[in-house]
Amino acid sequence: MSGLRERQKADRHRRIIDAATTLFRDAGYEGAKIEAIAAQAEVSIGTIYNYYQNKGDILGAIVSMEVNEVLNAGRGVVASPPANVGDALDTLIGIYIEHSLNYLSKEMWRQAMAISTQLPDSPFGQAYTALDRVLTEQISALIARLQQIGLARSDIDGPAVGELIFNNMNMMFIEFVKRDEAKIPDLRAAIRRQNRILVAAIGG
Amino acid sequence: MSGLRERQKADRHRRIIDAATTLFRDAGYEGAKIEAIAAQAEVSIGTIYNYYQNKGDILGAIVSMEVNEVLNAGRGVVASPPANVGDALDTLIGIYIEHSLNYLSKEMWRQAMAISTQLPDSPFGQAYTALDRVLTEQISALIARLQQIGLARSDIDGPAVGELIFNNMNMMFIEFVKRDEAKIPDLRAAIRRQNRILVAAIGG
DNA sequence: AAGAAAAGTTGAACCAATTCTAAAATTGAG
DNA sequence: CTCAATTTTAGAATTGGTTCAACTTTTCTT
Repeated sequence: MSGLRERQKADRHRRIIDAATTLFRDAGYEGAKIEAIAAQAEVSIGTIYNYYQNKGDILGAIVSMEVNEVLNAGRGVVASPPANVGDALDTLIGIYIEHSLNYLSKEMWRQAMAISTQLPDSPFGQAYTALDRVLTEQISALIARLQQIGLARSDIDGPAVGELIFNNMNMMFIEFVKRDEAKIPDLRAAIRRQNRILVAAIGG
Repeated sequence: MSGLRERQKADRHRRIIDAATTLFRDAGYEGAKIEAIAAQAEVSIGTIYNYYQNKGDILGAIVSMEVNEVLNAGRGVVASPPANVGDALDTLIGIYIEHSLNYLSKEMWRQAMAISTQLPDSPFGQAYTALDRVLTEQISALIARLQQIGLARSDIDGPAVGELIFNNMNMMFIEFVKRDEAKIPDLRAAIRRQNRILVAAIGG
């Protein structure tokens, strides 16, 4: 089934994503005109709209790749977590946050988040919501793992804690990308402080 | 100082907001064309842009009024809270959530939230961020009040708890407005379940 | 009360995303 | 190799938010 047509299709996809990634970073989301993306990817405007429903979905594809990478990186931590609740959470959250600006600028994050709330039923809107859920589940899985090992009390509501932690982190991350001058270490410190409450409640 | 010019200005402001409120609800945010808002408000397109920087700021003005009402309603709870931590939080959060759809549809909320992350430096973007902060402070104030009364342990980090509770609630609210079929009682129940962890940690 | 200055209003023009069309190119099957 | 199906292409048309230069209205000054 790997005919020429398939390969060319995949190639065009890649060229569009590459062009968009570059231009989004260089010129910003608004500044990256579809016409320019098409030119750089060496396809026509029509082709772009044949591959993606709208400009937001192009950004969506980029964001999804990034988040999936982060999810993968997180698996290791869940499998063999640091030996106390505080460090375990801090390590997992650290992975999420430290990776977050690898491929995406803050402006790209802002746009992506905006689109996902604005058009929750678009392909990207649904994908983004799904990614949030999977991230939440990964945190909950870590809590469950810690309960198994005996590092966390087993009488607490693990999923609820996972949701609290994710929702708080996510909201803090949103505020973080809204301010260009905000720094990653400060973000992590603030989240650590908030999580201390929960760590105390479940850790011992 | 209450010259003709002042009165006309105030009147035009009101007419624009009234027209926009109606049209946003009837036709949705995207469906409400600036041209239509201008026509209904009996001003020209240019005048609208003289009063508001962009379409989002019109919605922003409406949202701000709504949130300010909610903040006011919350003051009562902080002043004399119910006699245990769980009920106090539930009452305050209840006020926020139950008021939320009085004037604004879910679609309007989605747009407002999207705009506030997309354009954090626009007038509305800054106003929205400020409102979030004030809401957070109100929750923190409630916690502080409960500590004063002796209903909450005074050795816990009140502000951090306030942030956790607000951020979690806000994120849950975002997911709530993203799904048209989501119901308020379910939202409240889910938040209550999450908060139980915190209530247990600080309540006694 | 007249004239000038300040402030505000107007709508046509602009811009970029998106849609649409008809022609041209490419691929896979027979 | 040829044909039919699929895809791409260029470009024109559409659409709706936003801008801007010219025009009015209000206020101030004398």
